[in-house]
Amino acid sequence: MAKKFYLTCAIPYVNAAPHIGHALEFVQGDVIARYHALLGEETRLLSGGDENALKNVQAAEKAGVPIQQFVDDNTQKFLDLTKALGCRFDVWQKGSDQVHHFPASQKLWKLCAKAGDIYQKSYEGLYCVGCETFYEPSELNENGECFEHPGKKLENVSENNYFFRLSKYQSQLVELITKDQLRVIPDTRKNEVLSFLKQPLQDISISRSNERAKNWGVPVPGDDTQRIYVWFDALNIYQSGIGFGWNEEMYKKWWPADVHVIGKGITRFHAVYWPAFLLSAGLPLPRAIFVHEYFTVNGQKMSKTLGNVIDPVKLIDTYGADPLRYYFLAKFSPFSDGDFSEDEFKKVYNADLANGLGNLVSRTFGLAAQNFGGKIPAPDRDPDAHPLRTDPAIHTWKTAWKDIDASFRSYELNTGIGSVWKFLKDADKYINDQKPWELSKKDPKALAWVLYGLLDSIHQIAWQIYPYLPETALHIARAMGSEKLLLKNPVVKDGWTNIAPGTKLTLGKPLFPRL
RNA sequence: GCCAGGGUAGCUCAGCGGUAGAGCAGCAUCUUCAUAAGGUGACGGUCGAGAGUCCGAUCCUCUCCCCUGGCACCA
Repeated sequence: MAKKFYLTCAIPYVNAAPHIGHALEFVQGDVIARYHALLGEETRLLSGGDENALKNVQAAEKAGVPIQQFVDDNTQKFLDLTKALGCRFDVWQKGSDQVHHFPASQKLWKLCAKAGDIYQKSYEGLYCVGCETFYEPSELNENGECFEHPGKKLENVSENNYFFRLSKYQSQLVELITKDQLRVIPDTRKNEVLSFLKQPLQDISISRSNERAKNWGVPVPGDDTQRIYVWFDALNIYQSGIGFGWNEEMYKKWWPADVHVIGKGITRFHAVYWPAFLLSAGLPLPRAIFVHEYFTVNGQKMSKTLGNVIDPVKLIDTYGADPLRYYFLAKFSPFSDGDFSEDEFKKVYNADLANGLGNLVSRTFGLAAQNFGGKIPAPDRDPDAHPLRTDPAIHTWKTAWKDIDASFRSYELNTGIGSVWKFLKDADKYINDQKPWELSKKDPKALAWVLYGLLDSIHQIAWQIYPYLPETALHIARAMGSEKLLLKNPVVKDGWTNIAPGTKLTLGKPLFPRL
């Protein structure tokens, strides 16, 4: 049986439309999933809607829409975005799904309760009636008022809630993370979590009164006056989406997650709270947590008040999904904040996609059209001896495969695809060096050899970029009559299939028209 | 304030003890198979500031300045 690979993207808050940061994370999750599929593994990629938070209720009220309809509409926008981006999510689990998610959420609760880790305690805090939220003194202005409602005094409110015994799992968590049994990637985030775990851990509140929750969310088992609080509930979507609490066989097949893809802002919930819940419930822990950084926009943080929120759907409509995917994946390190600018994006599009890949394919196909009737020529030697595979002075596509593989192990996603573009540059240079336009008159055999190697390389490039730029990869493969090959879960490291001489080449429209 | 990471060519970044590197942009030049695309070359940097260690520091140590993140029940 094929190895399985299960990964998740964070489930977005659905109180507003998706922005470009969501697009980045979806693409990162998708490319990892696609690469593992390419390795022949059975993969599953999940995300969904974080719908049970109080903020959704408030946002729905403000919009004057019934809450369920509000979250349904907003969640759909995120799902639409994933499709526009060419991301293949196998599961899209909604938090408000009473058939699958509610039982899962309650099951996790019951398991933790059975372990003796849930108890009742009175929670006391400063409550802003305007925001309907509790605040810490540090979150307030100098008058002790919240920033949304200055002049409004906060009330000291106490409420009976259920608490989770987080403190009990402190030392276990330190050990698991230190020994990389729960990998936190990259190291800076791992160290951050470990330093957080050096302080004494407080137990956390995991329920809210119906009143405060506005009767929205998953009811606490055995207590119909309380709802399960969002974090205890939301993280569990990673399990409820694959059968936890409603299809044990499916759940056993996929759980634990091989990696959770998340943004840096929610590291603690994933690296501390979530594994603690699972330890308490006696369930296996995720193997890794991949923490990516954020986009700034033209040097500034993205925010609604600044009005610089970028709509990814608009960009896709204008430029297509693959160019955006390329920009995200090749031009940013997942481990440092990157600045998104449309001008820079256009530069990259022209330099790397139009002048780079697009032009290489175009000139190679042009040579085949003019000299070999638009067909793949037959080489007079063993393809494995071709300089584009073996020349030590060339950054070959074989080298690129190694770099791609390494990049998915380290999660430095940009280095693998960067290596493909290094090869691409050398292929361009190879054409200039060989001067095929001269060979066509004096040495047709040599020309066939040169061109075969180039077409062979383009075929490999299509294979290599398939996880990153699926649409483009298929376009190239179709043009070379090898799209079935591409979809066939090839074994990438030790073997590959040579292209067949005589195959008709039909490129059609250019891959990336210049902007 | 404390802890961690970073400040290197116009832009994005690599290098981390031995006369500063890449890609992109700009400039020059060669070439024509190609999407006015491709190749080559030159230009371009007191490697955040100051002090110290060393024969020698972008790289080690100290101080300072600036940026980013974390410092919990906030999603």
